[in-house]
Amino acid sequence: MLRLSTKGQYGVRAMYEIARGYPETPITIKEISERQDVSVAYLEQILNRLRKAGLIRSIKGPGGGYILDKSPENISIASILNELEGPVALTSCLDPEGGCVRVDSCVTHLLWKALGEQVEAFLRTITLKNLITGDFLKVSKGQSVRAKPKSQSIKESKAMTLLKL
Amino acid sequence: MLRLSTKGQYGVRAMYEIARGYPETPITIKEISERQDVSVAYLEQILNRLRKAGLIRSIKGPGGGYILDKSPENISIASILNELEGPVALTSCLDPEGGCVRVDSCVTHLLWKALGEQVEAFLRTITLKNLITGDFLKVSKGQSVRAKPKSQSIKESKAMTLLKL
DNA sequence: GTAATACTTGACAGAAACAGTAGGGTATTA
DNA sequence: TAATACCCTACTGTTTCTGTCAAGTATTAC
Ligand code: FES
Ligand code: FES
Repeated sequence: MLRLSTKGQYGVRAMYEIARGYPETPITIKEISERQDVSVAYLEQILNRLRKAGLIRSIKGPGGGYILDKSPENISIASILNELEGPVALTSCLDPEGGCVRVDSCVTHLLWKALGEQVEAFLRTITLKNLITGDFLKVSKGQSVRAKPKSQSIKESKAMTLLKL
Repeated sequence: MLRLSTKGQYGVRAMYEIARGYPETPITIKEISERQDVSVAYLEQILNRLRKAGLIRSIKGPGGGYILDKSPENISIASILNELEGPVALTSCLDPEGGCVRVDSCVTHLLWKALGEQVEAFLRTITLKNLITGDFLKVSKGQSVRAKPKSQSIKESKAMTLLKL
């Protein structure tokens, strides 16, 4: 249950490759395709949406490719998935579009809502920077990653709590 | 993204109705159908699987219906969804069946795994009892629900942590 | 200016999962 | 024996997913 689409998965993996070239080196679709085993045509579709969302910038012609439009620590996994799969909505009743007449009397509505918000909050705390350094995993062992958390927009505390299994 | 199937949703809502009759009063599919706005035929399919899983028991003939096979506080939302949608597996690589050759070199594998485990852990802490009393929501406001947690199989502490948004 | 590189865009199609219906069968009670 | 209520399998239309394809535009190198 709760399967992530391949678009979302590939999107994150592609963004990881692009992030590795930040801030100078553009990376081509072809390179991403080879490193991550995803077809060029499919990646085109995915990266296009991420570009329109303002997460990456493209450079045409020889020597071109894609580069991040922000620094890796300011791009969360949530922002990538949001663009490719829409916001977390465990039920159609919770969908921005959907809506439901039973909401008020529904016993499960708040449950799905709470869970969805937790998931989204978690994904907002993990950034491409974390993916590159891999430090988000060590947090679960009780180690402090940074002495001074710099970015305020993305909090690490939540990830630390959640990963403390 | 991360949509729950209607089978899962209806299943939980049906179990809620059955739980309300615990431990004495059997409830018929027809009653559940009316209260929760789900067709009888579809509910038959859903409840059948839950019965085979040992979550509920059925009584045939007039005056019959369904009753819980355990007490409401010992039936978690996770156990219901597991039966109707299978275990949480954000990617096919994480599926008990699936498998993946890239696992070791994959940058995202552990991320999806960690998130999936968090979701499942959360769902294991919410029970039908919580759904009936609605107390699982108040926890987020820092109130203690029970002085002495009785059941050990299902811990409330995790839900308390997670809901503290 | 021409060729090669690389991104851009929209349409399309096969496959799989989902959501639900249909119809007949079995057990129990009154 | 009639009515109630669960049991079981199959099937089907719809939607979503997972890509592919083909043609186009912009940039660079020579
Ligand atoms: S059925 Fe729509 S909110 Fe529960
Ligand atoms: S691609 Fe299978 S584990 Fe990441």
